[in-house]
Amino acid sequence: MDEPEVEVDEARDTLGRLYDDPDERIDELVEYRADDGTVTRQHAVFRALANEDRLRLLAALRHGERCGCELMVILDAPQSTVSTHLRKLREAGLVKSRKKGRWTYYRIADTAVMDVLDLAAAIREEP
Amino acid sequence: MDEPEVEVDEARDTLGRLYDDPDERIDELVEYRADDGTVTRQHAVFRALANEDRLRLLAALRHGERCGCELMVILDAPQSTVSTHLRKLREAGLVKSRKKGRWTYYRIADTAVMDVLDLAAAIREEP
DNA sequence: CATCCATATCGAGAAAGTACAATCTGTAAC
DNA sequence: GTTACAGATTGTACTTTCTCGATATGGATG
Repeated sequence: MDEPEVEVDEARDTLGRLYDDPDERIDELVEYRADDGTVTRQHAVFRALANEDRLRLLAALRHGERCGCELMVILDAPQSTVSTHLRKLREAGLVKSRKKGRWTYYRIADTAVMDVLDLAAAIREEP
Repeated sequence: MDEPEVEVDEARDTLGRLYDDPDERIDELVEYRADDGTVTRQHAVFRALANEDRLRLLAALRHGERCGCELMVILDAPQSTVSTHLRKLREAGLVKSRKKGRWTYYRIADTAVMDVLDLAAAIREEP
């Protein structure tokens, strides 16, 4: 296991003025590095949520299951655009879909999704 | 108050095959459109969270307040890169900062931020 | 099996976001 | 006030994401 040390070296002299033993402190900080799997999963979720159209789709789906053509009305966007957004939401695990005949119905996959949306809306912008 | 109707018109004939009165249904769907302020706030938060480096910074800050030079070690990235990420997190209201002498210390702004991170990590990817 | 139709996918130009060297700013110590 | 230094900002090349027309796919119906 090799650790990249290029930028860490740049910071070492700065830490040397803050702490008696910079190397020990660096080892400690490296312990604080996040688990890769967790970061990857969070990143996938937040990337899917970082789009106003997709947030509007999720808001609409809180009222219950909807088919694609209904969601076109919600977004007032062309079919290919809506379909692409829904695919991203599905791939991120935020919505599930079921096919019935020619129609595809979408729904929110998990109540955790609504909780994330509510919490995000509650975080106040920096004044 | 004028409603854009370009794409809605494209969907009307489809809805006409699903419902007896497509226009009434469209009005109902338009009611489901999300509040603009809420979407804007969620979007700002999720945009700030949709980056692996910034997620790693937040993960490190869960262990407590850290100064910029310590966070360079966490990310193993140059100072300007780390500073830019921290600015975006601060502007989104996810972290707060305080200056002490030449150092700036960062901390997570609200426990809601940690809740959002935990919930996102718990959402399972589509199998 | 031909046709219609809801949805999915593809491809290319446009827009948004990112990385980082260079530079600027404000504080502290001399 | 000069120097040193932590951090912020800026400019620009680079990467990713978005949009949406065109086209493909697959179920339903005659």
